[in-house]
Amino acid sequence: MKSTKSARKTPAAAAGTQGKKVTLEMVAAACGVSPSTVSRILNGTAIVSPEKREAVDRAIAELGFIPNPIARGLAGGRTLSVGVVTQAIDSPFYGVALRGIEEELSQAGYSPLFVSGHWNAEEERRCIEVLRSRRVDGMIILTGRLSDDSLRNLAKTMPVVITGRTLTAPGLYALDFNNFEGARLATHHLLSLGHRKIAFISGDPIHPDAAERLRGYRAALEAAGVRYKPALVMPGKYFEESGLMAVERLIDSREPFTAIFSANDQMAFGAALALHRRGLRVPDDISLVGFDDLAGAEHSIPPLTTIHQAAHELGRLAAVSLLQLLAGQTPTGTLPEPRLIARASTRALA
Amino acid sequence: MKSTKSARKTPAAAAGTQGKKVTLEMVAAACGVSPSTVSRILNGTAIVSPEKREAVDRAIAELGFIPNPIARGLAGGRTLSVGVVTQAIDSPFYGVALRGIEEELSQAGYSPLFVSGHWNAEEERRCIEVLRSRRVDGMIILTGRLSDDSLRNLAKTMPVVITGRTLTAPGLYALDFNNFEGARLATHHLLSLGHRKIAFISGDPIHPDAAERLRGYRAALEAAGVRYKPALVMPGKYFEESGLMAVERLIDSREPFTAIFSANDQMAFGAALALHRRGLRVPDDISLVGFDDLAGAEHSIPPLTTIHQAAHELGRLAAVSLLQLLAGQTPTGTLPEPRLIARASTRALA
DNA sequence: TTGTAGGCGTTATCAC
DNA sequence: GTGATAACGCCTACAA
Repeated sequence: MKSTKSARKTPAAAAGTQGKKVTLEMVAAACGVSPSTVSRILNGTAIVSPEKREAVDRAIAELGFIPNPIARGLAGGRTLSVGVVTQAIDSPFYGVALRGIEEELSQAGYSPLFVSGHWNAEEERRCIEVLRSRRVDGMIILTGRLSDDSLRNLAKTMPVVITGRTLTAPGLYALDFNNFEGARLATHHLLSLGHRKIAFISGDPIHPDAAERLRGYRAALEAAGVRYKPALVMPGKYFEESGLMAVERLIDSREPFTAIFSANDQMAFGAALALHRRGLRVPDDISLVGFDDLAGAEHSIPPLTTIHQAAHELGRLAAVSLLQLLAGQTPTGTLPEPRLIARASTRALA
Repeated sequence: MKSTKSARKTPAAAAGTQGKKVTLEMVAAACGVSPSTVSRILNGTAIVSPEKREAVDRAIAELGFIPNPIARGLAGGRTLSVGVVTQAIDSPFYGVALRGIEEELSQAGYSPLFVSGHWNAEEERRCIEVLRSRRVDGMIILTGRLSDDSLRNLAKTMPVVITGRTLTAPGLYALDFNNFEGARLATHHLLSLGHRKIAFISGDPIHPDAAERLRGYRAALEAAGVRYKPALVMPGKYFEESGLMAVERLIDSREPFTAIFSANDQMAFGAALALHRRGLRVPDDISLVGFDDLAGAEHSIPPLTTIHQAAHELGRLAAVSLLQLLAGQTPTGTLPEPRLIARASTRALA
């Protein structure tokens, strides 16, 4: 497979595919111009004469030249890469967001650098150090545990997009989902179905969104004139197992309920299983509402009524916003409002 | 936040956190040695006198020096980053593998660069170009569509670990899961439960593992003296919806069956829903077995009997193997054998 | 408009 | 052992 004689037809493709090292300097030499000219053409940094431009373009194609981002990074300070701090790369919710980020970024010639903070501020800080040392041009942080101040400081260094909180600072753009409204919608849906004894499986209160969802639940209750009962609120941890255990505790407590609103889908799945084990049918005996609209919600049994959160859109928007920031523009995009997806896990109280 | 006077207690932490640019050269100057010496200490490239070493170590700590991987990459030819070609970053199965990769890599000081090929050879090739241009030190390719030859060629350029196929080549290590045996186990489980009319929802045959699973299904049938019936095999595409549709077609075909073996869990979830809609209970009326043991299998209703595939382990092993390749060693790790996880979706034929 | 020169932060190759 | 001195591949003043 050495590029012997047959390197005729498409030397470009051949070279590119084979990974021959073609440098900008070689391109310059090949068409008798200076390296700077080639660089300028590559970056559109200045106006060059059409003839040279064309000659260079051809040389680039023929030689199969690919600029070296490493060198570019060292010299120009830009690496065309952006850091993405997620919490767990295999999260069913954030995974979809990552995908959105990837799509948007790669389309713009940027590469994402994914790192996971595992819901741990210390680890997140380490992640950020890694990203910084890799000289990313900007960062997207998906709902981290970092303090607002840390973020503001980070934003002084480079453009930052943060999700899951409201925050204003120079060089920083925050994208927040209306968790309160989502939870209100979910609870209202159950109320409108005639349910009054609505249990709530909450998320870990250290998550800001978990707190908001609890607020939304309470607000809906209040608006409907239903008294808030702490005994109906079960703490969970956003994982299936905790939803399952929450329901077990709930049933064991003998506190009557006809519906459950789970602060996320994963816990709702666990809750459904717990109900199933106890011989309670969804929705016949108990109505169940989740939150997030994970990919699996549509095919769970029964299909889960839930609050749709546009994770994919979140990712895209975060990426686009960062790109705008990087281009010196001011992002203005906002997340779509929460929407109730009524499926088969809820029904009117008999 | 400029480092004014108060830069006392922990200048290191301060500098590190604030992102002040401390260069190797500054460290060298700080303790009166040459940059080369500092470099050598950093990389263990040569023996340096204990005194200097200590002085340098202290200076590094005090200044909060963090080596710049970009510059390192340019100079040394290594970037301490490895490319990971996955198919979809939000895949419930591969996501877990990515996590394993990330863990193992970051522990060794390497950063993964994730790119998605979306089951498309062309796109995969582009991904590889991107990774190559980013000068990754090696690549991990999760079950791609690339030809064996492409991979062999790639491996001539840099160390490569590939999963999902058997292949031997210099600089290349292949990690394959025993799909045949897994499918055989699943089918055998149903047979041992007394089932004879076992439907099979297959994956897309262009996936090599899908073909293997079909083979395993047939082998088990044959071993039990049960005739293979093409009418019981429904083509699927590895997604929930295709499992659902497969079951609908199956039922409509009026071909009798008492059990279903789905070539992956996602399709099994869809299948379960289809059965549910048709009023067929799992496992009372129909037994159902999946493949993969996704995170959701344990909490589906009913909990899904399936073949456990150690995705996390797959990721770790791939990473470790690449690290070994990078270190000039020869990897020897192999994936654990498939295991049947018997849960509640199967039961003996009445 | 285009070329020259210096530098980005390290590592590698030499001498000393 | 240790220190100069080149690269590494590109960008960006600055000069022409």
